[in-house]
Amino acid sequence: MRETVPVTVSRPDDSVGMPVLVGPTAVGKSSLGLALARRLRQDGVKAEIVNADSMLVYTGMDIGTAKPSAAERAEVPHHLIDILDITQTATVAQFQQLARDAIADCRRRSVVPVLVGGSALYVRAIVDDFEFPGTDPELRGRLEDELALVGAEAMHSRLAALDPDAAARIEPANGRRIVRALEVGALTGAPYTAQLPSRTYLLPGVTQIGLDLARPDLDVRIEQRVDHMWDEGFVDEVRRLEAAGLRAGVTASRALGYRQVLQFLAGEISEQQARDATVYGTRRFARRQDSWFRKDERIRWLPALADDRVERAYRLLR
RNA sequence: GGCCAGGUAGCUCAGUUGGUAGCAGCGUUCGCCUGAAAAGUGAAAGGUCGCCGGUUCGAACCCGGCCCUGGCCA
Repeated sequence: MRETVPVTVSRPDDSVGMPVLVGPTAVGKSSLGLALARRLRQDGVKAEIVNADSMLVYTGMDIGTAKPSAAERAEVPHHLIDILDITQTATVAQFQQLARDAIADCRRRSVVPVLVGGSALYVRAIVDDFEFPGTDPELRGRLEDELALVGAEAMHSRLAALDPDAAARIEPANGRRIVRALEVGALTGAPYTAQLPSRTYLLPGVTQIGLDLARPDLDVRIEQRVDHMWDEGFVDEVRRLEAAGLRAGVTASRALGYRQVLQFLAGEISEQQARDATVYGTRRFARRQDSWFRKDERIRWLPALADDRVERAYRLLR
């Protein structure tokens, strides 16, 4: 007996919109993205991955970022991976532009973009109505020098005099945000009112799918991932990147694992301590991601280990 | 067996001429977050101070005994 299988008709991509996969690190976003792209292909819909992870952009940072393999990238095109040198500084605003360009490019070609994100702010900046005031490297540099000189508390007092509201919303010890508030103030002449915008999609057809995993299970996976990194030669990778100027990279040198191994290579901590600190740091990071994503009521959650997660994710797109 | 050092928060440790233990670091929990976001940052929970006895108004701190750990000597 053969059941009648409907002939697969190539459907316009906009019936699927744009899947956005979110969730803490090590839950399996990348592999779900790949599986989803394959599943869509079965229906005659072309799909490509758009990365929304702040560290996959760096060329050479492979093992420590669990970057998709060459084979995977050959099978399904990936955007925004290996686009920066480790010495370059990545920024949200720049990434927002690149990602939106990549998405528009996919749509122009009738390809479904599958956004796979680990950096919550990046995802929101891409998908939501989100605008960044400008920046000025020279001014920023001066403010950062000042911060290093006088300390966060003093900078905070300065901000309090100029912009009391902003100062009230920023912790006195949070030098980074204080500097930015002062920068925006000087640049725009207006108070730094910047707050996270409401959760309103700017891009059409977005379906956010979150992968959910119980803490203890997630912690085990993180530990396994770090062990695996070490087995794969992570320390050597960092050593090579160090020679290529990793320490000079403002963003890249602070990536989880890389920072810790750099400390080990500098003789500040033992290799074991570097490994442990990477596990702890990744755990904390996962928790931060969690608290960020959990607040977004638009996300449809799926159990990360469900056997039928691909099919369920696929169904959420209709 | 003798000598020395040490047993204080989950871990590493600080502490006092005896007066309710430390804004400690790491971890844990919860939160904040607009151009470095795998970044930055806030708060909270956690301890019968190895055990038993003694001295004292009062002991984690003094005395005695015991147990455990590390080192040195035999």
